[in-house]
Amino acid sequence: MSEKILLIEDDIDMQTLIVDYLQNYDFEIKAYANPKEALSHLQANPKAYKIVILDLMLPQMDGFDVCEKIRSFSDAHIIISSARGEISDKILGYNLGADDYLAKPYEPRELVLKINSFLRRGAKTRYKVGDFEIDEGRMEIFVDGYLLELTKIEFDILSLFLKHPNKVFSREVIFNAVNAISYNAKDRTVDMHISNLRNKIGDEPKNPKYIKSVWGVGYKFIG
Amino acid sequence: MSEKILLIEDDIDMQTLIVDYLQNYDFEIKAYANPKEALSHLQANPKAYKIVILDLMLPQMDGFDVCEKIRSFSDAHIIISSARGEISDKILGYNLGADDYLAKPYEPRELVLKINSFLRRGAKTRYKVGDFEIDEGRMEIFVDGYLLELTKIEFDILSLFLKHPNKVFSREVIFNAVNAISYNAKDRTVDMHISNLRNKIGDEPKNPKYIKSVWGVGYKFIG
DNA sequence: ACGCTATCTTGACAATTTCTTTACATGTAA
DNA sequence: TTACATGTAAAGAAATTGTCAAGATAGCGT
Repeated sequence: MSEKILLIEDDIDMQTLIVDYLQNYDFEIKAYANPKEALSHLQANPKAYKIVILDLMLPQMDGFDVCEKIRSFSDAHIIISSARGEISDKILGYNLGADDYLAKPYEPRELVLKINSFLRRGAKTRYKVGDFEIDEGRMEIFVDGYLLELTKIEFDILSLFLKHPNKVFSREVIFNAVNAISYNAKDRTVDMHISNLRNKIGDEPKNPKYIKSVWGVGYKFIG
Repeated sequence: MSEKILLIEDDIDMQTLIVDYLQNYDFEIKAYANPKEALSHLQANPKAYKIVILDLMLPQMDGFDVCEKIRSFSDAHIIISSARGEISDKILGYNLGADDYLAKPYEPRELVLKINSFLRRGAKTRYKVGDFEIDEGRMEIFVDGYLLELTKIEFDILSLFLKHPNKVFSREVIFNAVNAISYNAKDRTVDMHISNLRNKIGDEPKNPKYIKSVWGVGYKFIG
């Protein structure tokens, strides 16, 4: 299952570079040098792309207008690429509806990271799951309206659970989802984080309301 | 709905060029070669123009005086155009209340970009966020009415925060929003800027009123 | 171009917070 | 019962942050 991506970039070298690179990562990428063509293609297939990579400095059309135009009929995740100076002054300052940005020159690797990070977390930034409410932008999670004071790893684990209610996660999967280092079967680290998390959300291991131990396997969030 | 623009430019060729070009973009433009006439027209219709394009090199009157005069009775967005490389002119222009600057010779297209970019973000160039008040045109930020003496980077970081209250920013995002060099995880640069910023706005890291550290991630502005 | 100055970056260290491991009690399945 | 899993307190290890001070850079006037 490869993800479709639309690239709008007038510099042909840059275009080729990005297309080649992304294809290695199993993305299906369609590139346009001309923003008008890109726009009409996107308008004809509004649901085809979840991700648009847009170069701001286009000769034929103001990149800001392109961005606004896309936003007017599409929910696609827009990643803007542009020279550094442009970014602080304009993209971040004005509310264009762009979702992410990359300052040129950048490593293609960085682009892959952004794309994966978007695909991983999905589009929504704030939503409810049962008694919980999570705001990813603010990195905050509430239970019954009360803000939890979580560490980064606790936040990541609870996010993982909230995104996949009732799914059983092994300790290894949890550990890897949260930490870059590889998991070692003897570790009790995950157990400790779960224990601390249970304390903070007010859950009893024996009679769990939220986080249930799955004997011999791992944990799951009851949703 | 076309936007009205006032142009003050004594070079008639240039004037014609700009008027013709801007009319293609559906702006309604009134041009004066004589700044005194322009001023009295503007004073008679202070609310008629949201944008003034002012050539600095006027024979009849010093462009800086014109700029100050306009600012004294109008909130119009002033775009100064002037010979290239006159950096001191540029700085002086900003201090006088000019909001933007274009170095001659410039492409008419650049002018359209500036105008559209201004119109897009709204006429509001000065606004409040909590105890703070930011004036983007003048690059000034006030806390409780007191003007902060910020460096450029400090201004950029605080602007970023004020535009996105409560949003957690990683050091990388902050750094890239502000600086041309690519971020390196070992850098403590952002921390230093935050530290200095906290000193200037009177904030304690341990008990923050404004800038809160998000452990393992970055910082956020409490709004 | 030159040096002067303000600003930015980097290295170092202590203070702090979080993460991991250890150790042992308790619980579960066969 | 036995063998192994889980819960968690507490100790130890590791990572992050705050900031001073020194070094590097960039911007300015001359």
